[in-house]
Amino acid sequence: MPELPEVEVLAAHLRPLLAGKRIKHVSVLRPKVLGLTTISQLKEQLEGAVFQGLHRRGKYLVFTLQPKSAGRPFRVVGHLGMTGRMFLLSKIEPLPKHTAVALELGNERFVFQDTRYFGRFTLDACAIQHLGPEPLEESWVAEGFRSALRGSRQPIKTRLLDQRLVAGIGNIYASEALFQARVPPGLAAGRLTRAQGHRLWAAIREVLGEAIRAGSTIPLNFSNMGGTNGLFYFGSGVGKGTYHERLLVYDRAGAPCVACGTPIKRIVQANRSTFYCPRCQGRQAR
DNA sequence: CACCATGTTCCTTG
DNA sequence: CCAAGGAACATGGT
Repeated sequence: MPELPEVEVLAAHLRPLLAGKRIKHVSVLRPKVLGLTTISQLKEQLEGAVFQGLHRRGKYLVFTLQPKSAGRPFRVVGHLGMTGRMFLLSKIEPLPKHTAVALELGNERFVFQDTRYFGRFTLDACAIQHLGPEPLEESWVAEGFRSALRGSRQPIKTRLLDQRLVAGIGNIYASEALFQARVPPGLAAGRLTRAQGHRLWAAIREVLGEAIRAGSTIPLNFSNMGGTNGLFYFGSGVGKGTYHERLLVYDRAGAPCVACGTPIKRIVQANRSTFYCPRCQGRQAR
């Protein structure tokens, strides 16, 4: 499941598995995920290239590769969309349903699978150019966050999903951070008090950081699950219990608030579900 | 059949 | 021009 923490854990998992491996062959089963890149461009660049590094930027994965015939390293940008997964499979296993791209690496193959095909695997790095600051970097300070909110009449929950404000927050952690900060999701972004703004800033770091720690402690085993690994795929798979139990408000409409027992409410903002505690995150809540 | 789903982008409206 | 809202994308689960 792909918000910042899940992408971070995936990057850490894949990095050592890919480092130093040479791509023998590229199969594109769904050209749509290449975005502006053509199949021949991808094959030309990747076939013969060697994986060097991998890092995360917002919800994007950035692969660094060494070209086949010398030259400067180049990058491939990946995004999991809503349902994307990336893992290594033994070459004898069949490609899973909805495989978008597969890279032959010798005995194994790297698979990008994406049921809904909203994800990306592309040479076009344009998307990451417009991202806002990384919430877990030291340079992301409360003052900067609060000033970026100034003047906005958009609900704060909706504002948090704008990747230019802060990179990496998605629909789940937006609700979680607002709950932790005790900020009403419908409050206009520019109208948060100084204290609310500061609490939200701190809650974002806390919630994302905690999710990374939780994800990092769970053993990842992608190779023997037939491509149905669901560790971070919300609502299914091995990690479901663990994952869902960590969420205090998301997808818990009607359940008692862990802090006060009031039933959690679900509302719709900008066409997406928001979950919150009407008491803890109410107007007069402190 | 209806509605819901972790994300991004495009189009329309005000 | 800008901000905000809604729909589209594609597939599957309930």
